[in-house]
Amino acid sequence: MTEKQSLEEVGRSLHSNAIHLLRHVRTEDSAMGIGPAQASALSVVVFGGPLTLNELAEVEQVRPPTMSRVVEALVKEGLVRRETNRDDRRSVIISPTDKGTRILQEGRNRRERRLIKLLSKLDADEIRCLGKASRILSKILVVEHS
Amino acid sequence: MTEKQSLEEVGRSLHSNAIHLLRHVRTEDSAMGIGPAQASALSVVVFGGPLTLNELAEVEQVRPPTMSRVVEALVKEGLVRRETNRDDRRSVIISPTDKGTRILQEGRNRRERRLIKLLSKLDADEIRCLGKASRILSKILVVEHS
DNA sequence: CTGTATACTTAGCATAGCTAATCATTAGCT
DNA sequence: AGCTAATGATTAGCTATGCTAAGTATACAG
Repeated sequence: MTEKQSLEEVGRSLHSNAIHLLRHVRTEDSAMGIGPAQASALSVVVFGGPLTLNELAEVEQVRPPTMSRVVEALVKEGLVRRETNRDDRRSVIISPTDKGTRILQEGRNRRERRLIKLLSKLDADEIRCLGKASRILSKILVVEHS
Repeated sequence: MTEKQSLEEVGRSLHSNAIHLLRHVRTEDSAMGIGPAQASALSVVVFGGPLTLNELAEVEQVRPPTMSRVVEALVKEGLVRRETNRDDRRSVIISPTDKGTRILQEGRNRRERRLIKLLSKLDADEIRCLGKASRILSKILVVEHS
């Protein structure tokens, strides 16, 4: 019972912290000159290699029409390329341009610097604790390929 | 140097985990019948007691016109009340209705159940670690009243 | 070769973010 | 008191991002 209580508390607290953490770093997003959906999609394209629009939509958990428009904007800004797949001419392959890769890295760095500035208020023990917790979270969150 | 490296890793990892965590629980939001901005604002009104529109906008880190419209929608749906402040008739006080409080609790519970389902894959030690990390994060994130 | 399924796009709607401009009220200064 | 500046909220209008429904083009199945 105590354990279940604790589980709920931890869940509630993690939830709240995740919201606040993202709000905090998101202030740096505007410096990238693109919206959050574009930034997130670009990130997947840069780090997740070339992939189709449907795959990208699935990773980003949005519907294909939404992703189609986001990609449209990224193409217009020269951050990704959109080419028809030679093996299946119905589908398109999205890949990052050099500019897209550069822009993303810069934005990512800004976000991380922002976060690091916050984290630097903590002592080494606390950082270690966060690191350990982060690895635990990765185990159950990032996988999700079931 | 090792410490700084670790700081960056932890920052990057936390950032990524926060994104994935919120994506995960956000799937439950639609069940509440209101959008994410409305849900988040309602949460503040319910748990943060009556407060003015400007205060609400600040907590939610959006501009007053944005919050004005969000509140407008919540009022229309009968989830919050909007009354002019007697002490300063320029400002308005937002407070939750019974319906708003109920709706929010239900949605919150759904999100948390979702999160708890994920967390229950972990053992007691790991949960404790997450709890500790969460308290550390709260210290540096939720405060921000400087 | 005809019909169905798949991948994407287009069209149209709702929510949510912003700035600029407006209105009402309060506060401050002589 | 009375004028002016500051403050709290709203309105108007733009952009971005989410959705569903419907359309187009290609692939596949018989």
